[in-house]
Amino acid sequence: MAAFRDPGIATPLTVCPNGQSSRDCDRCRVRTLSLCAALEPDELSDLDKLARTVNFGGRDTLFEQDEPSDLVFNITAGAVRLYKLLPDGRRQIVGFALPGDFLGLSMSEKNAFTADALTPVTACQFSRPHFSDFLDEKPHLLRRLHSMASHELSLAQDQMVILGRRTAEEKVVSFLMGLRSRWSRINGSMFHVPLPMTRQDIGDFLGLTVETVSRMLTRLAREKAIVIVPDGVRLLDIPRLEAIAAS
Amino acid sequence: MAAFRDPGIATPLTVCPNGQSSRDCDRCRVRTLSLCAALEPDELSDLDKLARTVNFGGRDTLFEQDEPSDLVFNITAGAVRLYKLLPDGRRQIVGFALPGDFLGLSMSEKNAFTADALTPVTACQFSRPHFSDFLDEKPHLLRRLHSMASHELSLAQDQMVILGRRTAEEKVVSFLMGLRSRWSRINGSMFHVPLPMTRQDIGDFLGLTVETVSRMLTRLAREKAIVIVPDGVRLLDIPRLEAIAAS
DNA sequence: CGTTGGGTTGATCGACCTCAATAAAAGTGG
DNA sequence: CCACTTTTATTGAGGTCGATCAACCCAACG
Repeated sequence: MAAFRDPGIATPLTVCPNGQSSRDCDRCRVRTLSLCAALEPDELSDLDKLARTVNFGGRDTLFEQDEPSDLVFNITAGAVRLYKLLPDGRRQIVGFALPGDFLGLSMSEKNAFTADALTPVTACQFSRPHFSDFLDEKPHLLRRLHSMASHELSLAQDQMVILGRRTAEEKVVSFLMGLRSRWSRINGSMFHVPLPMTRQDIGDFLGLTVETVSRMLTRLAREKAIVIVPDGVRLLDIPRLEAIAAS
Repeated sequence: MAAFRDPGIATPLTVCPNGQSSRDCDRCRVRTLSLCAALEPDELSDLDKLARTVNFGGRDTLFEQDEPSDLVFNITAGAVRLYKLLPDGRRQIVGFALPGDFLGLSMSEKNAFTADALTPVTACQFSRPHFSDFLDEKPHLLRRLHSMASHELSLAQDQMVILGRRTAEEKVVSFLMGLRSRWSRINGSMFHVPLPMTRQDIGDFLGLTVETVSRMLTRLAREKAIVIVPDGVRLLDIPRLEAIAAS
């Protein structure tokens, strides 16, 4: 996982502002993928004035379940895991946020889940009230936000199918294929799938144990459908993987 | 389930308009729960002009997965099941729509799931383009829609926890408690939980088989936590049920 | 009536979990 | 740089929860 952990960028446990110095929307590699794509240049610069570039080190918490949600984030680099905990410690990961993803769609008072960094993360941070005011002035930004929320809802429903009706092998393959299509929007690569999360995280996302995830991955590797590489997997037999994922 | 199936109101398989005659927003029992609550009286009457009251008989299809989504619905009576099918026939129910619920939050070209009536259903139906145009003129309606979508997303994430990390008993109890709180907003009753869906439907919602659902319900009944009544259950030992659902 | 769809119950099976050991990798401090 | 600990991943053996398979009940209905 060396590629994802850079101690040089590690930060304190809470928000660590880097100042406005390092942000430049024009050069932002995920601008066209993110919420900002809905904005005209002048609007973008208005929104930019509200933003603050923040960095998080691996394992840092962006925000915590049940706490007041007074910040929203647009992730520009790194990966974030989003999860809910049951009182007895069982954990369900409800999603992974990648560059271009927006955290704070929910419009509710309290955070529905905890978000913490899997790798060093860079994000544009907004105060929710300021962001909300800005939203009031830009109906098309609200439409874009709503369409992103709809998309999230659709992904959540797909995940419900995976959790409720798929076998362990299908779960793992669907996960890899889903992540592949998300990464390919970001870095274009079609075969290498970075896995910044642990096997435990994958298990907690798919409703499986670590051991089962590991067994399925090694089986897929033994059958030459994938190769396990440092920090991820390489997909070899895409047709076969698609067949498993589609069932 | 006799109470839910009234052959007298059964309709053809597709949309069966009853005309505007039977709609009266002022007397609508779910207006304050639904999307319409965001509107001023004059706006409501504008929206009303776009609406068409439609009735469906039990088992009728409102719309089908992967087909163009050119209609949206506001359910005013009855219950609807929303599900996705895998190619091999496995089914995942992603939700049940009750009076006050809005179908068509998704803003995508194709329906993400099939919706069919569990009981005779009445709904306000809108053409999506007309509804979308109306939305453009009323930003606060869009905000309301977005907040409903956020709520749906939150429910979907809760369901992910249930599907991924809960035992069969916890699943069934969480389901009953969740349905109870939704029904209580509609009809205020606190102990009787109508179950317009079959055991199979409950299983397909919770990622269980019919047999397991049946066994869990009879076990809860044997332990005097619930009573199974025609068309639903009556909750007896609420503290115990809450303890199971919370874990 | 016989039929059909839904529900319950029992016996058996198996996919995945649990527990345990080991290995490999990454951080820590000298 | 090397010892040391901690975290993560893999692999095996055995156990269990829920699935599967099968029988049966019951109400609705033509």
